[in-house]
Amino acid sequence: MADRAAPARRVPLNRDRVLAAAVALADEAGIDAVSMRGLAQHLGVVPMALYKHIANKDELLDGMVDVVLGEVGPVDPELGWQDAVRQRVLAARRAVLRHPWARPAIESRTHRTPVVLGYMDALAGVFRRGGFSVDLTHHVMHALGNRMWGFSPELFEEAPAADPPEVDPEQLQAAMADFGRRYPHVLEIAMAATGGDLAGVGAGCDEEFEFEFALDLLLDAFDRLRERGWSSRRPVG
Amino acid sequence: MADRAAPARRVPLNRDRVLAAAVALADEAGIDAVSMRGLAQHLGVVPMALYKHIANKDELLDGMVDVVLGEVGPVDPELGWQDAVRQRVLAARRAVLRHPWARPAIESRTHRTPVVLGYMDALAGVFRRGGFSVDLTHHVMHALGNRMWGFSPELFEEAPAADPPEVDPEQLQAAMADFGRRYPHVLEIAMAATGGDLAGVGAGCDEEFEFEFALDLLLDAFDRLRERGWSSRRPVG
DNA sequence: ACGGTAGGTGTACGGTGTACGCCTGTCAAG
DNA sequence: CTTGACAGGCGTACACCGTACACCTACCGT
Repeated sequence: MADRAAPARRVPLNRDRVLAAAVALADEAGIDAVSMRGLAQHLGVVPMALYKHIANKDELLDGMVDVVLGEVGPVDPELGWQDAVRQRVLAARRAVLRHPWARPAIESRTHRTPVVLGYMDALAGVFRRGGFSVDLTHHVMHALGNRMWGFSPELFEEAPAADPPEVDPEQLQAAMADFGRRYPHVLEIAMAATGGDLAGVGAGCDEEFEFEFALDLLLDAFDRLRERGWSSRRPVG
Repeated sequence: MADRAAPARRVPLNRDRVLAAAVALADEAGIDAVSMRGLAQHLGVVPMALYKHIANKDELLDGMVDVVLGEVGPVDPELGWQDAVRQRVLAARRAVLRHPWARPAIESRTHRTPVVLGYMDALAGVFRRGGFSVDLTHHVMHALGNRMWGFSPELFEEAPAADPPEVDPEQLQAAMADFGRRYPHVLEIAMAATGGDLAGVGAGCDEEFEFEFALDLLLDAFDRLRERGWSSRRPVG
């Protein structure tokens, strides 16, 4: 009798619960922990059970991206196109930053799920309502590129090498000099970005600033094209 | 004696030959074919032999990217900064396009090899010589993002699904109508891009055009910032 | 002549995604 | 009340992956 109550009528899995668990697992243990086996264990289930709800791992990843994109709120219809795009993209950015695994995941995806298409459609709609021609909207979306998901590629590494390996200052000095000889421009940029504190190199750049810098550069450029009624006069093919 | 001549004094492997073989293999059989085992077989050697020349698979990938980047010629010192950047980036683009696997490979890399650093340094140098401040050069490089490697992310899929699965026109009509209801803006863009020939959807956009469109948009924007002596007035940290 | 070493070998381990078949609890129709 | 379909979880198995570790062998400088 005790052992009849025990099984507790476990609620059956379904696609949404699988995806939610995958997202949670990735959040807390990194995307590498999201293997079919790992996820199954996380759910207290055998690996093959997942395949009853998800075709394969690729679809799992697609679904996870969809979940993140689902966290992006709707566009505020009150805003002008420029603010609307900005708001939406920055909202996407916040969602992506909440899930550190999302950036590489989105980049690696190749299938356009309905959620992804919906997101792109909504964004295109903002441009269209803002007076952009179909043509210009098209190219402008391309120009945004991955920035429309709220991120731009990392040019310089992020992680500051968690274990700074205790080198003697003289060696470091020499290495730095050598670096400066090879990559003078990279060095001066690094110096400027860290305020001369080269020990802090690897602390990285202000990603938020860089992102908005490029975004606004593009939005301004878009605006000029729109104003002058720009159109690509190439053969329609 | 015949069997003493037979072994033919096989030339020992070295790092460069391994990398060249890896690139060749990826070119002809796709990046997935480049496993340590696959590559070893391609070289007529046992998998573990590769580790005498390469630390691990990650370093192999880094090395392959370096090879591709090595195909990009030097900057023409005669050109103005705008043309120089354009030329260099488009040269990188040609190199990347010669090796279809290179784009995702570059995106996935996180380590900055000397070759990569050298490439970035040269590009930064072009901006500096063109009158860009260190500060502006920094942000401008970020704004270029992956475009500095000659590619922008694919927004719409490339492959037109090699096997068009013979559906009856009525179904297709209905599906199309449904698509248009869900994603009206995406649809109109697709219509415009293919000249109304929706059967050709998936043929993709003119990637070359999109790339140069965005590149020139950015270069022009950069130019305006440079002219007006733009500077980020944020705390130097 | 000889010892060190560079470079190729063989085996083995722990991981991956997933195909295929089975078993069981639920529920609707007879 | 019985029955049978079926949804959903289970177990086994396969092919493949990256790579640690020990070994063997042919060369080269001393």
